[in-house]
Amino acid sequence: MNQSEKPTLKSIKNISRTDEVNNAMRHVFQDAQMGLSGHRKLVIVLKNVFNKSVELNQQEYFALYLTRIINRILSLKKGEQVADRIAKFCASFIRSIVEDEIEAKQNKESDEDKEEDDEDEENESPTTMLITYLIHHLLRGIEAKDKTVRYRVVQLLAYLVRYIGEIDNNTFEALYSSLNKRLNDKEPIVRLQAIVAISHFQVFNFDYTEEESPFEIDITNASITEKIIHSIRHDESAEVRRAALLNLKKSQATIPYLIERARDTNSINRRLVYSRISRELGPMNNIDFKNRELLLKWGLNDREEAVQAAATKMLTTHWYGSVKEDLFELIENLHVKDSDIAETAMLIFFKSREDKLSTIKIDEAYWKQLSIEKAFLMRTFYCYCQDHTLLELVDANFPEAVDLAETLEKYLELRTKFIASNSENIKAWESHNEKLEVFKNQLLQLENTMSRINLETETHKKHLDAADDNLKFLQLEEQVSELNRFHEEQKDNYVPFAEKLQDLEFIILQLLLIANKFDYGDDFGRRKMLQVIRKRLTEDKLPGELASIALKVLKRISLHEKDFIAMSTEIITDIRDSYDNEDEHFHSAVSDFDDDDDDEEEEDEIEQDEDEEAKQKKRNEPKLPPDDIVIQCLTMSQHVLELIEHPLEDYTSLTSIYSGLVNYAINYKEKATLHLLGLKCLGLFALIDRSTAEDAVATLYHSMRSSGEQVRIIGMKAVIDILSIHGVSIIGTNIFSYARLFYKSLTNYDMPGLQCVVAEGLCKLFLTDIFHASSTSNESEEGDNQEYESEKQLFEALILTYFHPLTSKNQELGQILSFCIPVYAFSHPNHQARVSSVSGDVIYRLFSDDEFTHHDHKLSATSVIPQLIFWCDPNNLVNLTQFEIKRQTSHLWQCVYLLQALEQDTSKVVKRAIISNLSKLYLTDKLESTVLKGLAEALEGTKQCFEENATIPEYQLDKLSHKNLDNFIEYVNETYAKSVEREGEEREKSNLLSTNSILGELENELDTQSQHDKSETEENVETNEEETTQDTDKEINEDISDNEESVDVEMQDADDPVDDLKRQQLEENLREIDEILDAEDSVDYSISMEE
Amino acid sequence: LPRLFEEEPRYEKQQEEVLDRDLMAYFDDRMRHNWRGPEHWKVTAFKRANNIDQESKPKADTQQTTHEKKKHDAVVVDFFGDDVDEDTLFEAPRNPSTLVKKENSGLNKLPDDIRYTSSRLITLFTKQFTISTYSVKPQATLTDAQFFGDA
DNA sequence: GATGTGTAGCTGGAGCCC
DNA sequence: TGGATCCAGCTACACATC
Repeated sequence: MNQSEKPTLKSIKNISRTDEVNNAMRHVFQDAQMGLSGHRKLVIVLKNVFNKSVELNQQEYFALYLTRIINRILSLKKGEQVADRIAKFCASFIRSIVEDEIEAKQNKESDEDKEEDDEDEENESPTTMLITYLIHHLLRGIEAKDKTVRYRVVQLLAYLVRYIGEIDNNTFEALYSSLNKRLNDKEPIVRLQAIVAISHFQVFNFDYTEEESPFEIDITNASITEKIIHSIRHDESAEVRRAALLNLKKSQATIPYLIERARDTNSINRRLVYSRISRELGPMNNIDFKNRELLLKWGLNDREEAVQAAATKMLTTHWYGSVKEDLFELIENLHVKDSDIAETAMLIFFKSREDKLSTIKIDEAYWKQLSIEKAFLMRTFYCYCQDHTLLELVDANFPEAVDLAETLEKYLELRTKFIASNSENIKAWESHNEKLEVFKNQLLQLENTMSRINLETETHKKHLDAADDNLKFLQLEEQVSELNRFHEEQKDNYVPFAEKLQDLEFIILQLLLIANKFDYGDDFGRRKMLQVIRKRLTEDKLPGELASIALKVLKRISLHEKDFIAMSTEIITDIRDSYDNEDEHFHSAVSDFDDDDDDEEEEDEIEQDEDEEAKQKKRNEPKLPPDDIVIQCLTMSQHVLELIEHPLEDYTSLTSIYSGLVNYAINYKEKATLHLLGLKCLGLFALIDRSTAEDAVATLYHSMRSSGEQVRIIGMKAVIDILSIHGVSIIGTNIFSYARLFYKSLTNYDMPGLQCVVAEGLCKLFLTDIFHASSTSNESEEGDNQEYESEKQLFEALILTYFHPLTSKNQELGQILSFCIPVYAFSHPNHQARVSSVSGDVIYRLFSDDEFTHHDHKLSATSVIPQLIFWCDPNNLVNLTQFEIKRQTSHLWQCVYLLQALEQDTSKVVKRAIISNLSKLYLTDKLESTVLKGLAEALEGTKQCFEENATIPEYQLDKLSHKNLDNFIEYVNETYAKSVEREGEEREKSNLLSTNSILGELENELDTQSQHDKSETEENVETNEEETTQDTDKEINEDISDNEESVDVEMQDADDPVDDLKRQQLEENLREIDEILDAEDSVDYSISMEE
Repeated sequence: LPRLFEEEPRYEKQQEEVLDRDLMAYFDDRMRHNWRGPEHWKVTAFKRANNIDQESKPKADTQQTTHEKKKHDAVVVDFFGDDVDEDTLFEAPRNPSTLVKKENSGLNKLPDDIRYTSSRLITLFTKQFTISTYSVKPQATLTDAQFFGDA
């Protein structure tokens, strides 16, 4: 046989020398690399060669040649088809000889039954010898320098480990520990193959509880699973985690880790959980409720449509199928009473299985005997039909209004009776609840005290010993465990009762939700419903959620808002009156508080007299109504106020009751529920009445300053809502104090919840132009400017908070700002201009101010700058035509501010990042040539600045940055030239011949104008009233952040509509650019340019 | 949607809604990604904003050449050639620790998603009530390109 | 000077759908 | 099978570190 002859089964028979074996093998592999289709035949050929070598007792040569052949593919990179085919071919070959051996053994065993047993058990078979040889060979390369070699080695091992049943323990141990090490390989492709290889060991049995382990290292099934679980969770490569996800054994023990991947950062992995893993896990009942709930919550809400679709399919096809398409069983498994996602799941089910809608039948028998599942199906089905105007289905399935009202009444009555017959349990619950209240009170007081201590420490720089309070916290912890014991202790009595009560209330809730969407075509039904709701709201002491929905129903069926208010007032009065007989004081107490109103109004100064407060409390003490009644009334009031849409006019009944209750509650700072409810109602009340609002903001301001996070959150929400409704004028001249409060709250990383509220709130105020609506206010010029400065600093603080290193610890805050900032920027050119105006300061401070730079995990300039640029990109603006977009100046102005940051003492990294991002600025030849010229000149100035400072390392640019800067300058120059040309053409076309003379006049005028007002975009032309000088700016420029004075390089937006002073505007702009850049050396930057 | 064809922006009086329905849907869609905060922000629709290297490349041509290249590049191993030197192939790195990745303690999980929406942005905190805008300015609407393009 | 790290822009592969 | 999409790896370069 020579090299050119391919081996045939016949020719193999004639092989007698090892070089012939070698030659035959080379031929086989030469062919095997070409494609998978010939592998079956080639395996047979190779097997024959192998058997021949065994026959010649030269099997070790066969093994040697095989390893030499394999060596040739070990350096072929991932994705190289040839290598993959050879690896697969090797696997097929090994599998084939292993199978042959097993078969031979079985035949032998059956023969042995007849004859005596042989002795060759001890001897290694040729197959095992080959596999062992191969493994040892490959293990030599498992720690090779070349990552491709390691990859191919582990890949081959991953194929081989499926057939290694017979190898000796030492070899296995070496293999196992080597593969284990590769789980931590630097290269993801190696780790991935290691996972695949190790996964095969899961099917082996390493149970050595009875006998001694033959291995010196720890090899158990548990340790193998543990390693895969470690990779599924901690490996940073998505593909490695994917391999672990797909290969981890599916069992009850591993389910939590599989489910956890439904939140993997990689969307393919998330999708796989729903499309493949969930199927492998079998019927939905194999997964416990908690994990099912997580799967649905994550999947149905996923940001990626593909993941959502896979989750929907899992629910509507796989899970639905696993309960034999029984909708009630599906709902039962959703545990609707305790589920947060069941409703969404149901609505998605209806939407994607519209074919099943017609099979839902709700008849009289159905809704007369409701279970929680039936009630839930009925309600969600009703809502779905209503929302999708499937009126035929509504008509076919749902009762008349009067029947609905009667059913509702029936269940409400059932609830009342059930409670009445379980008075012991109710008592137990009430006493538990009282303890809970006491606990809440202590917690709130402690929180407030701590906050006050912090405030005092900060303001007076005193160090106060907080040890006492820490002790109190410890005591509270003990109470928590005591409170938690309640459910344990009441396992037999209260818990079953509570569950049954919850079931009933859940059914009632569903009925109320239907009633809230119901079409009350017939007046008889409407009146019946009205009667039921009014009666039950008054008499039944409904829990919060039921009361809230019931009031919504009441509003829906009332004639108009006034009617609704009258009815709810009456209900609340009745609740109060029902206790009049028991406690005469209550009524008079409320009257008293009415009288106190005047005192209250006088008290809106910053310093509240503590003694006076205490005295007042004392005065009220003996007339105390039971707290639970006041709380019930207040809760109802809160829900009513939440539903009122129109400003309060002459609803005096409302005023007398609510202001009494509210003031009463607010004064009880030591009673948590009461106090917090009072504050909420105060805020809500202020929304419908301006004069209440004026007092309320002051009260809320004081409460916030002296309290902990709970109170501050409620107060902040209320204040921001009040500003949203009544405008900034509601806080009068006090804007600075409030701005300071907002700023302090926004930057208080010890109160993450409060940060979120204030960040969101400020975004609302900016978006709606409630902040920065200064041009329409009637304040004095100075007041205007202070307002303007405060708002500007707040705005900059918002942007800085988004980028702040600590914000990564407050996920919610990051998410809120991720949404709100771009929406703000893209919603109006003025907004975009505002963002561009703070860009320079933001960059400077983020990368030079110690406040931001001393943290770990801070953002790089290369990630911050593109975001700022993206926010200011005119292409992202809504509301504009293409032509208008091309004429937007936001990027041009941003460019000026970026150049400014470039020329400052920023680091080299920052400078490079700025330069490399200049190409992303959207500057077109539709911009006025004058501004483009200004920019071109500014760029020349920048270039010059770099030349002048060439000796300073920070200003020594690398080649690429030089090129980028030059390219950008060239681009701006070209754009300028095109713009000049375009304007020339336009002038020719235009018959407005007087343009030049107007310009001339304006130029003269410009010289006499004051030097510091700036304006933005063609739409906004500054008026003379808004002019301010630099000096005035500085005088009134107090800094809300306690930092040094802020730099005043700022464009000022004006909201006046377009007029024909465009030319003036442009001249202004041009001058601005010069000024800003000239000013760099002389202006005293607030953002302290520490040397 | 007649609004799309109006040339002039509409100037609204005080107390108008901040964002209309279409716009809310548009923003909710656009903000679908980039919800995780600054460290995970990525440019998406940036290409359109980049006006400098806007010369459209002859795509078909380059595609064909890469396609051909791919086909021609197919490696064939010569199993009859000289044997590979095993010492070179299996050469160990000078510093074995370079093969080991640094331990990662993170869980590679997305944070809880608060699913912020534009409707929340224009609603009061304490009750279901839409905030109105205070300024006199054109009400925000979609541009034609946004509507027909990525919207 | 060798080596490792970080960045930008490009490209090709993986997983999916039709 | 092809198309669209996303992601990760590759390359080139600058710079830090040993």
